[in-house]
Amino acid sequence: MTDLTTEAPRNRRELQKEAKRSALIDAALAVFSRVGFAAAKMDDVAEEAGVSKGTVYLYFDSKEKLFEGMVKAKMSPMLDNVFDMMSDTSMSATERLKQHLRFFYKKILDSDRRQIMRLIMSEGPNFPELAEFYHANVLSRGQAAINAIIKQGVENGEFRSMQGHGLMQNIAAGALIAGMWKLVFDRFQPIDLDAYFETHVDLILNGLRAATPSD
Amino acid sequence: MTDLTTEAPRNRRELQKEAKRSALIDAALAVFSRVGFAAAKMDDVAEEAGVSKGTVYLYFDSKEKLFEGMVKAKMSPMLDNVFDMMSDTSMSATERLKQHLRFFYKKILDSDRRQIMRLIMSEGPNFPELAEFYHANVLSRGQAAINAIIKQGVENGEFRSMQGHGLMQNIAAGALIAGMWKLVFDRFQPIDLDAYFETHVDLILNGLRAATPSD
DNA sequence: GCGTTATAACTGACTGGTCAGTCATTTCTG
DNA sequence: CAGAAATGACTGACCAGTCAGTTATAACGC
Repeated sequence: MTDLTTEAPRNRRELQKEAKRSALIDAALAVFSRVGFAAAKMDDVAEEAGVSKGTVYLYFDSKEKLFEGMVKAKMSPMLDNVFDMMSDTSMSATERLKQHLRFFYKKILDSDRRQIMRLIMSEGPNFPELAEFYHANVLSRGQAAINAIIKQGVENGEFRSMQGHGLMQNIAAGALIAGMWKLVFDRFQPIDLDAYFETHVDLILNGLRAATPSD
Repeated sequence: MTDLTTEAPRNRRELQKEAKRSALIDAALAVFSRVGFAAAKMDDVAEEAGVSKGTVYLYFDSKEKLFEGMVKAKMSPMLDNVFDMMSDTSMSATERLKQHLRFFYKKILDSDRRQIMRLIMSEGPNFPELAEFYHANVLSRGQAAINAIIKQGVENGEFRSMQGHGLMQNIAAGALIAGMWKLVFDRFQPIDLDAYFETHVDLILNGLRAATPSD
């Protein structure tokens, strides 16, 4: 029962190392979310993770690398899920789109992952490599998924045909803005994500729907 | 013709002072846009404005005050315009909404003002006073304007009745995301604001439209 | 098991560079 | 020439990144 599997960490050391890396990533997200990249102090990240500053540099070469590593680590678990949902064509396009959006609200907006969204917007221009990663791995995939659903919907007759430039952005926009709002303006005018979600889906689906006199 | 009017600057000194203040504000916008608040250097703002650092402090007490002053100065000219457009009820609600959105695309998204939008999102949580100002002066007004249009449209029979929570955010979302996209992802996947605008308006108006069998 | 040694992981004081804000001096302008 | 405006060298605080020294864990010999 020793090293039949090469993937999993084997001894106490490796376990602790993995735990510490994950603690550092959580701490980094917390600190970067709180003050942004430039104002974040490595000392604070270290303290939040319960280690000394030197240790942070054993896991990440620099502040930039920590930031990039954190974003990638926090996003990776999402990526597979999206793929799974793309292929199921047994549902109606309407239902699929709704499910996609619901997934987005639950998994991203209603968790600390929405902070990452904001960080990408804030720091993206200064981290081209990260913006590209995000575009290639998150946005392109979302785009592909939504396009596939739209295509099915148009063929079905559920949706009218729109060859619109930026259709995906327009469909997802409401969700992104909800996340932003929660982070920036919620204290002045709170929004209820569930109710907001209903409005969003209602508006978008009606906007896409083919004219049906009987409805 | 000396001091009949108290508003306008009178002599060379006052004119220069005003010009310098405005140059500083432009410089501040440029530098903050480029690197964000924390990483911006007062020396760079001074250089960009063609003055020495000491001069910056003759006009603004601190970096924070410069930032806040810049945002307010850049936003103020917008605010009156919005009010003007609210009251004209001679057009159809559809037309009014379209015009409102067009105004937004032209005046905000397609100018350096979209940088301010991004700065509010990035720095808002660290500048509560500014977020509140923006909410009270920009968002609340936009919300009032859109609600008024929706109301007219529903009474007209142009729009179906939606009592949706977050309707305004959902209607404006597409435009905000377009601005963000241009700033962050345009180099990887450019968007054409005009074509995007068409999609946005099409989707939203159709989403709001009351069911009309004859259309 | 138990002591010994090797090595991996961790620490935190320190360094070098950076930058917001100041102020004594100089340069404009009425 | 008086006083307002502008300058830029300077200061003190701050912080990313380093590294000599310490501690924890594994490996080995018995």
